[in-house]
Amino acid sequence: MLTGQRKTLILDILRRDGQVIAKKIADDFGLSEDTIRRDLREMAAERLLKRVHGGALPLAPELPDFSTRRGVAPDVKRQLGAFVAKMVQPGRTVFLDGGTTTAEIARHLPRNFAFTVVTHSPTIAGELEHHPTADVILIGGKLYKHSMVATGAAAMAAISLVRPDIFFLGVTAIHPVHGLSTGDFEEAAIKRHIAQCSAETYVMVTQEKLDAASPCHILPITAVSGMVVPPDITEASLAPYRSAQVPIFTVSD
Amino acid sequence: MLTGQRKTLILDILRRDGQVIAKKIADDFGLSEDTIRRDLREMAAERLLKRVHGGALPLAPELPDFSTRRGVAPDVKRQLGAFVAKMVQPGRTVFLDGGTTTAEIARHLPRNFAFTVVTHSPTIAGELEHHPTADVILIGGKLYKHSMVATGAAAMAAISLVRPDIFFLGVTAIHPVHGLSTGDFEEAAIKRHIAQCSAETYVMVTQEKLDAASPCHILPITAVSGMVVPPDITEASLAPYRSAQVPIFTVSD
DNA sequence: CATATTCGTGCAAATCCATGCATGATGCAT
DNA sequence: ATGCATCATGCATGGATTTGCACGAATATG
Repeated sequence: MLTGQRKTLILDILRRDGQVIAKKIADDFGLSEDTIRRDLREMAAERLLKRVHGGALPLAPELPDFSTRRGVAPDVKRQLGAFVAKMVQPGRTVFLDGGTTTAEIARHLPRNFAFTVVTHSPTIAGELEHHPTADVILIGGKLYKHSMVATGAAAMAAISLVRPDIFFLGVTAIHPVHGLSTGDFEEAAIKRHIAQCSAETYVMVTQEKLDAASPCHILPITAVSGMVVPPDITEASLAPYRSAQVPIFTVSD
Repeated sequence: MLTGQRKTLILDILRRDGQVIAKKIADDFGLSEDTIRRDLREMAAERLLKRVHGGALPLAPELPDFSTRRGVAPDVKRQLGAFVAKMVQPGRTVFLDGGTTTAEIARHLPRNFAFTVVTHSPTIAGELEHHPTADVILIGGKLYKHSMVATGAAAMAAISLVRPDIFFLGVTAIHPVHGLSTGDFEEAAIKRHIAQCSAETYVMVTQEKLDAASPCHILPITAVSGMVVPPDITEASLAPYRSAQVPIFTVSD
């Protein structure tokens, strides 16, 4: 196994589990702990993770979690959510992906008419607890705790049974060459499947997605009907998608 | 378990419960109290919390959140949850019903070994977001917002596919003559079905259930393996169940 | 004031880590 | 082809960290 490949896998595990245990990784990879420790030492020097006794942790695990818990959504995200929520029309069925951006959509959904929301995220379902008119369909499955969405065969099967009009898709990163991507293979498969079952798919874009690190698991951008972007985004970042003829909707008030 | 990870979890619990009890944390994590005390000492030095005799408190307790939590989960319910959570053993599969009492179970589940939690409540699933070792299976379906559980044919079908070892059942009322009951017909059907799929079913009882108004939709008490009651409950209230030979477990420390 | 927890310190055992060195594979120049 | 340098890897050793236990002191509770 190549060193670089190993480091990539270690970062994947770190993102997935929120921690890396040297002994366990060494066992999983069939290598000595020394090798893993050397990797961790180098990766700590590259500011990719923080070494601790017994393994390693992400550099700043608390920050995103903390802001999520506090419900502190940046203004841009809130603005985006409010704009996108207006796209929902009476009687329609919308599929809300998991994530903080789509949570903002849930918070801004119209309350003066009825529609149906489908989601595989218990967090999103919780946001809609007090919504007066929305019917909520919860997709079940094995819970992937990192992003709090149901996954696996059960989720795939349940998704197959709905035909949403609109799917509001959240992604981890958007890359000029590789396009849309997310951090987990299973999650990507689910997102692709939801997009296939939905009549239309819109991607929520924020600047941080464009600044994100290298992509991992790809979602074909051909599957999307459009991208929704905040007004402050740079035109240069969007050029690849304009050339790919993806409709782009800019948030306005 | 990594030290950093443990500290993060302690902070999570602190934010969630508004307090940390050293003895309880040590028990949940399967570590000695000394280790937890050392953690608390270090975290106090880092200005992450305030140490007090018996555990720790947040630096700036958030009054509304704290009082809300206290109102929702009185000490009796918390005690009941902690007691019942200890019934979970390594590798087992438990089904957690929706409701505030079962939420207390979720909050007190052991954190030092692996097991599986099945639930049809997104709220319960949310409680387990930061649990380090529990696999969570989410049952999907049409969301019944009043009690925040998935219902309907989809939920019934999904439940049929699991065989939990223990089902922790929450009810709305317990009546001397009519037995267990809940406020919604559909909900009752779901509960009955979960009980049928589970090897054992335990009912969580609090005084308010016994004081509740007339029952509505009946769950046969023959389906339960036992009732778990707090110590302050009156013996007279339990008489009908004693005569029905339902095993009764009284909460103790 | 009496009793039961809880706390802090010291100590021993277990675990984990850093360093140095040996081995084998690979690449490159001769 | 041969020799040398470089690199990745595993092993051994001594040191550092963590953890649990014991015991006396401190604190809460009635």
